[in-house]
Amino acid sequence: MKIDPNSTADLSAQIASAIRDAIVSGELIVDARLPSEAELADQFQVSRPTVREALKRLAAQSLIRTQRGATGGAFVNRLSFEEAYGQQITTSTLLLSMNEVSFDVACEARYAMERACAPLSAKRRTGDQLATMRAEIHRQSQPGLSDEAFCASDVTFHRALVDGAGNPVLSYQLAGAVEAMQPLMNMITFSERSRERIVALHTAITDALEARNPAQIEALLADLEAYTLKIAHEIAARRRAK
Amino acid sequence: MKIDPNSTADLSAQIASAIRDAIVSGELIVDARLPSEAELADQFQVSRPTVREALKRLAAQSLIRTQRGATGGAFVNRLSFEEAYGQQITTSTLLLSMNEVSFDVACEARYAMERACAPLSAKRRTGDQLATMRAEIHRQSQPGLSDEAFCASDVTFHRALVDGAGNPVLSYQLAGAVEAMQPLMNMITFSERSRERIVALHTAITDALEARNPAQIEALLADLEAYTLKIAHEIAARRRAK
DNA sequence: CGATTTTCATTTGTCTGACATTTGTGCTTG
DNA sequence: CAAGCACAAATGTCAGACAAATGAAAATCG
Repeated sequence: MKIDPNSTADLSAQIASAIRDAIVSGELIVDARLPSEAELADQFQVSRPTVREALKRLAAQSLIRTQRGATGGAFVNRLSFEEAYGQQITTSTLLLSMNEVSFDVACEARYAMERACAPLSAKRRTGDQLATMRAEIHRQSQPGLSDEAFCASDVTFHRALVDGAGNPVLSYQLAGAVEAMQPLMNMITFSERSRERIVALHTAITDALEARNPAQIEALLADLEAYTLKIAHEIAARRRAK
Repeated sequence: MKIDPNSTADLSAQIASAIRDAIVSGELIVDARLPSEAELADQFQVSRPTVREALKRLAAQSLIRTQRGATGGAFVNRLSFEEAYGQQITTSTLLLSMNEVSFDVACEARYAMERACAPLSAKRRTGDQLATMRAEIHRQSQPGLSDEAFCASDVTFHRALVDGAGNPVLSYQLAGAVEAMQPLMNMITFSERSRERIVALHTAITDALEARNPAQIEALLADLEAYTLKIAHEIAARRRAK
């Protein structure tokens, strides 16, 4: 691990990059202990605060974890699916909120990916996942439910559908789409949409999943997408009219 | 922005979290300038190195950028699709390499998502994208091409297919899948696969895309998936036999 | 007066040295 | 032998200082 003395970039960024490369390349394996901060400082010929800034950068990406005490130090972290989900959701949320992504584009991407799960979910869905979905549908039918709770239930429903595919990589990839976009969509459309209609579609989707009918699931998801789009366009049109 | 004095977590992590929340919630908007490090240190009642560690954590997630000099400081960064791609790829690569994800699972997820692009790509693909794909196919047909170059060309080919959907959100979501998993798959299967067969499938996919035939694209992607899986299983079986 | 140069204040980047806190280890002692 | 204690090592935090970059204001010159 070496850094380029001629680079103008921050030393802490260079050091972080060097260590990251060592991890990605496999030079540092999972649970390996990095040299102590003092040793790293000596090795890179910088001060300890600079090394610490580099380590914090890596910690922010869940690449390392630190432990205090005698046998402590910085260790290469096994990036869990849970941690990766979290980062994925944060990044996706910010990406959407900062880039004026049109509703149509976000909606299209989200449903395209969700439909990709349909064949797998139809094949592998468990009773647990069906039960979760039916429970959420029941909650969504309660008259007194707040908009926030309805939205949260909606997210849980769709995640159960995605998890039904039984593929953790796919679930990870979709976490960003469902958890980041669904609230965004709900925020825009919650005032106008018909809960009855959504509950009806959710019920039909669950039935199709129970019957292991992938084509039906895909068609119903397309219906849900079309309905969501229609509501959003109506709201946009009304806003323009004013 | 406040931190909990009773928390046992690192101060720099708490401060980073507080600022991150302010950004995500919209309290700090894009290009807004954060208080100077000295002011933040004063505000949170911590030292400047601690504040700096917090800021480096945020910088590692591309949430802020810093600038030196009189009018410098830390600014809320507009998270670009490019930056998000990069993070997505790093995270996906590590997730796959550290979690003993089976080849089958990764392969299934990757092709499921890519097939999700097929209908949109068939509708919107441009001449440029077709040209890119044909150029890559031509490169892949060169006899003297190294395995690394063939793999890189393969990635470019599939990215052009994905970008053909004309949906940046979808492209972003798939960046992790294609750029992280494709090299992994190539690394495993490159020794046994038939380049002729892959080139033939790529050609057929490009033809189907030119003809705007989504079902055909999906079927051919399924063929490619099946072929990749078959090779991987053969290699695994041979390894077991030894 | 206008253009150029100089100075200067502000801010981040880095260093030094120190102390606090945590935690495993091994020694001491009952 | 076991409980407790001192110690060492490592991270977490702090204070103060200087270096370097950079834009703005002031001074200078044609």
